Amino acid sequence: MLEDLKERGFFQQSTHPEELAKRLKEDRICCYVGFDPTADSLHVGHLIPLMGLAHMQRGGHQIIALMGGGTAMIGDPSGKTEMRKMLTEEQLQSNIEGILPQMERFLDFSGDAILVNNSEWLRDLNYIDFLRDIGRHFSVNRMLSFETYKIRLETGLSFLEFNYQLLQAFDFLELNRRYNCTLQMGGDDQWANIISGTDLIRRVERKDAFGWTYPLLTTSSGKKMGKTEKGALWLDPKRTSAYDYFQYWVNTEDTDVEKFLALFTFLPMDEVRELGKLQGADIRQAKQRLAFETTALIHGKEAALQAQEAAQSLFSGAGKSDKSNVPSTTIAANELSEGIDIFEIFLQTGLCKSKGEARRLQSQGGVYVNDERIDNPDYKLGEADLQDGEILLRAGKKRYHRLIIEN
RNA sequence: GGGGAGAUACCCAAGCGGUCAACGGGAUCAGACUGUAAAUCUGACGGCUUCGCCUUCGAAGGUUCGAAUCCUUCUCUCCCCA
Repeated sequence: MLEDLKERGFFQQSTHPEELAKRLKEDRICCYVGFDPTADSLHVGHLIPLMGLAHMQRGGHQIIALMGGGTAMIGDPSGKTEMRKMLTEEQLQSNIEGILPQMERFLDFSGDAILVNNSEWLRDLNYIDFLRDIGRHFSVNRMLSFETYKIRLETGLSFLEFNYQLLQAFDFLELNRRYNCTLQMGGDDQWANIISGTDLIRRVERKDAFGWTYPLLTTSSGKKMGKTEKGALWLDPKRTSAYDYFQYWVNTEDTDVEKFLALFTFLPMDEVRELGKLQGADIRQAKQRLAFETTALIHGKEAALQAQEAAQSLFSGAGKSDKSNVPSTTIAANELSEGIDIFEIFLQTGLCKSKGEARRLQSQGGVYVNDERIDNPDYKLGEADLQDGEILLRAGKKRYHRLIIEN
């Protein structure tokens, strides 16, 4: 189990490596990952923990997905530059409702898998009791020495956030008591929080507890994973369409393809390695596979197929012309007959954030209508531009948008 | 509570009375080259009815022909002492 996941790239570091490996091999253990509901959708950054948990479940272990409804009220300062804005309980609740169905695409809660919200035990904690029972096990000296707080010790760390670590450690203890959970996993930025949990269990319960972190991913060129020009890449199709999601993965850097296939798909490693062997322009096949598999995981096979077809019809010129999944905007026919300002429409469709930007784009040669470059700033879209009842706009090399005309 | 430092565009960071829409770097975007890749080179990077105009330098006032730059008050942040 541990070996498999190491091979797929899910391993950064762990506590008690030998003992943990032995346990995972010989026993069925219970492990957990926590997710703080800070938005109403998960994003690409959550994929590794989700996949990690999913692999554990498929490997036969019991899993717990912990919703951080309680901890999200505090905000984890680990590795953060500044304090998160405070969320209300209503917001947290609606965030959780948005996230749950997304988790269910990866995890199967029909068996003995557990889904709990830590507000269940954090909400009504008694402060004095908590300090006496839990707080006494924490050394401030030690906490201050953690790397994760380094930035914040320079820019400011409030007492509120400083408590986060105790709460997360307490979560682990609570899950250990309730469900005999013995392993906590998470991103490597959670290392400090995780070991404080294992230490707490070992100290208070005198029982074994383990921690395991996943690597924090950056692309080969050092960019943060899942960041696009528009911000994070979300799993919710309302925030990031299946088409955009698909495109993100197709545009993976060559050197990352094999790594990503291992991490973000369930393809057997043999197949991953085969795909990773492809060279030169053939690597695109591997990218197509990667994009298809990841999109299908989240949006379903059907949507993945549509996204793929849409992309192919745009990028490989001829062939299938099913563009139905390319982002589109509908406008009235009479608007078109009056002529639509080219900058205006780029602004409306979201291809540009302002007319100034559209102007700039054009002066740099990035404005296209039906794949023809438009150099005239006074250009008006008219009926002459219609092709099969629609007009295809393009900004730069690969941002497409369809205009659908409606009577 | 006392003393000190600081708040500049997406981020970092210059500027310290006019030549500032504001140096520089990063991020981002476009063009060339390619394979819807990377690297590289070039250009752009507040808004607009774009050879010009408008709104920005924590907030509000004030001094001045003229302020991001000087003064006053306020808000927030960091550091040192308690």
